[in-house]
Amino acid sequence: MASPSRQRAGAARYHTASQVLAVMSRRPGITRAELARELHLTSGFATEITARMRELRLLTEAAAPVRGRGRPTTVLQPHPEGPVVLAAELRQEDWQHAVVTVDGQPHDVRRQAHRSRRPATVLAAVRQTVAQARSRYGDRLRAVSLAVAGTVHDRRLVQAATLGWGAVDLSTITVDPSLPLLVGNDATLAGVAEARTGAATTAGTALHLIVEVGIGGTLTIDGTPVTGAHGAAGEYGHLPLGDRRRHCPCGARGCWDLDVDGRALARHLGEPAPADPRTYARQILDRAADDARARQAVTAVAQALATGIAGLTNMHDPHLVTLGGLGPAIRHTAPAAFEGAYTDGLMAFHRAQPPPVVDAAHGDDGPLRGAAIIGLDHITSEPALADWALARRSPSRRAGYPPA
Amino acid sequence: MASPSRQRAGAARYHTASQVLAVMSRRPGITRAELARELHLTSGFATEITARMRELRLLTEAAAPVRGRGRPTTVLQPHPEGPVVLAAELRQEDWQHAVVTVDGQPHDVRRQAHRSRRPATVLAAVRQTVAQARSRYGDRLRAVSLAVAGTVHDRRLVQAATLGWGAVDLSTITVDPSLPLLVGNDATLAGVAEARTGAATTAGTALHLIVEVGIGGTLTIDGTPVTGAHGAAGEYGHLPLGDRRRHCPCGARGCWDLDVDGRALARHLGEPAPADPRTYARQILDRAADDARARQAVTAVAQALATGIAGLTNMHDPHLVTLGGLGPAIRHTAPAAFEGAYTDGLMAFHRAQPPPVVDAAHGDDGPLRGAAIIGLDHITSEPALADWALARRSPSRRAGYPPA
DNA sequence: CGCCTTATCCTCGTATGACGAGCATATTAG
DNA sequence: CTAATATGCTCGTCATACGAGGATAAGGCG
Repeated sequence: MASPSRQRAGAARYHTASQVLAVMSRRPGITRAELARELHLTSGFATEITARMRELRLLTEAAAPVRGRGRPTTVLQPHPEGPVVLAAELRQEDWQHAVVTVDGQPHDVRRQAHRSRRPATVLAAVRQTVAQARSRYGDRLRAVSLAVAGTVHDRRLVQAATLGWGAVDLSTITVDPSLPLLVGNDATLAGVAEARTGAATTAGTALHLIVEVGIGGTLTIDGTPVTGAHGAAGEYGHLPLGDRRRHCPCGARGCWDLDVDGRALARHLGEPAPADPRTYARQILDRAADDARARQAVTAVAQALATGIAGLTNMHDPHLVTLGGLGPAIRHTAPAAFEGAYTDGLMAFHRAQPPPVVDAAHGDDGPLRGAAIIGLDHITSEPALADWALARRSPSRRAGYPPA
Repeated sequence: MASPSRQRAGAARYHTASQVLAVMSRRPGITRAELARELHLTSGFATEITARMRELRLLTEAAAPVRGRGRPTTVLQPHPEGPVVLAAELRQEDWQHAVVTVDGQPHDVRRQAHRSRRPATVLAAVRQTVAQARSRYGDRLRAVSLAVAGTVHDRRLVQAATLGWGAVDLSTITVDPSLPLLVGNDATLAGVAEARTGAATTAGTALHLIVEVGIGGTLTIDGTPVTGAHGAAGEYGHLPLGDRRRHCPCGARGCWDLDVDGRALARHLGEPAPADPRTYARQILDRAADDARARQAVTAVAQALATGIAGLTNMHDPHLVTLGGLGPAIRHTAPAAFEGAYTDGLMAFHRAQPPPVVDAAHGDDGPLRGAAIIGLDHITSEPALADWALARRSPSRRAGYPPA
């Protein structure tokens, strides 16, 4: 019985293989001996599982550089014919993509400016890249993972202020419907990157927040984002923490968004609302060193930011908060105001050991890295490996031989 | 090799047994044939697993009432010598407890008024009950699961407004340190009960909110609560959605708590802050049918409640929101105001299909049921079953024989 | 240079979990 | 009484994983 007819959900097939690939992604270049220690594999089982995975073209082994005594071990590497993910990120001015192997390393990284910002044009470019990857990698390409600067609802983009888009269906970018498409909000995926490979690797429950135009983020639990029913969770900026009289483009009122970005700075400075709040905010932040009025505006924003973070801390009880985008700049321009408002906003019992608020480790790469991680999670899941093995084993080796 | 020396984390021992017990708890009185269909077990394997679990004293089988043709099947029941959980709930005026078998059914349910509300007195009573259960059930008692009306931080209660307690260490109530103690906030556990056996069974991501003194709740994902780093998550009432000038007993300012309970009603009515906001709120709600001023106060509170719920919906993207405690009464006293504020507070894209806000199905029993569920989850987990099997198999059957 | 120490790898026997086919069994419907 | 139906049981097979013991490939040292 060569082709294992699908087993029960819950049967532990490919369980360890999936774990091995997860470790390879978390610690690229790990040796087989280290892997065995990390997963508590017996040496015999380590031999078996690596042999199996070599046969399935999931990894290769190369002689490891020796250090010290003992029999040399091998380094685990992605198989040259192994599965890959296409990770991509759509941003305001440009978009970038990379092909990622099971060790988490990006290949063929490219960044391209949008020729036009019209959805049809942008999506056509993405679709073309997917098609190219498909023809280059064939069925080695197992998933496409996309980070978008906007609100995602199922596979659709429902609102993208920075891109200036309305509702857009993204499911058209994979021509082949059998090629899984994963779509996530950029802030959510940046949070995943922080939790897995960034500033929050030691935190079980971590809150990541990014200030750009408004504020977004995600709660991660053991590296998995809390995405809600349709993937639209994490819209922290649309909590009504602010003045109920202010209308938000999202349709609600009093949104926190309006108190923490360039629009808020402009309001504090008595200037008209900026067309590009992010660039505007950067300018004000640059000026704040010398300009007392700018500094004062930033201070007010820092307080609004910290007060909200404190409230979210009360609510989520995270180990750690990571701050990205303009957040670190705002905070470090008015550190005392930030810390004061943060502490004041915490419930008393949190004040003994307030969850640290730290700067995010990944800069602009966060969303792309997060998309890659989510994509790898998908293609190294147990069912995905079962599919991979099925395609590689039973149907007459490699070529399209007729079944005799 | 009779005693299976501990296997790797991740090995699938007792995986199916754990699933079987979960089904028994979700659907008490299920037949073996139905179980096999639900878990996609082959009939052969169903035979095997039930025999194994019978031998381990995890279940018994009794002839099922026949209906229609076909060979009769059996009903799965908890074993008379099987594992049990002691679930308990501490409330303002009284506390209650029950012993729960693996089918989720409560036994020996008791409710007792506090003799005194002093922590030492209350905890002594709990400790005594634990000791009684221990002596009655012996090592069949596998865990104690406690729901408390207060903020829980690890195993400690850090704040319990309704009980009038400060920080209290709860870990003393299990005399035997080998007996696991699970502690959870009452609103969190009520949310678990709603998600598993209440109004939110079909929702993957559900938000549960309870208005009593202030407002608490939890987000559940597939029936598991998001508890945060220390179990203190879900303090929704301490988000700063309200007037920043109002000080909250928690130490922060502008907490939502202050806008949605009896204290808010009193403020709207120009009356002094009530000593017992919950009883006061019930009185106002009763009066609202005839009293226009009371109705107006409730309307304001309903709006504050609905606006906050809308914000939380923007943030969490739940399938469903369940509302408990005084919430349903507030809402149904001012339904139009509630619905209006809810819709207005949603981001535009949510308005096409706003997550339904429904009344909780469990009334006052929610926290105790939730504690029971979490306790059963614990004792039917794979490692817990491995322990159970170990204790039942190798050490000389039953009595304390010396090892020959 | 050869032996010892160290670290790792490999082989093999075995336990356990789970599937699938075929047959056995217990009931109702006619 | 027989057919139809639903379910249970046995047995052969496969896959995952553990454990013990021996094999192997280095460095260290006399």
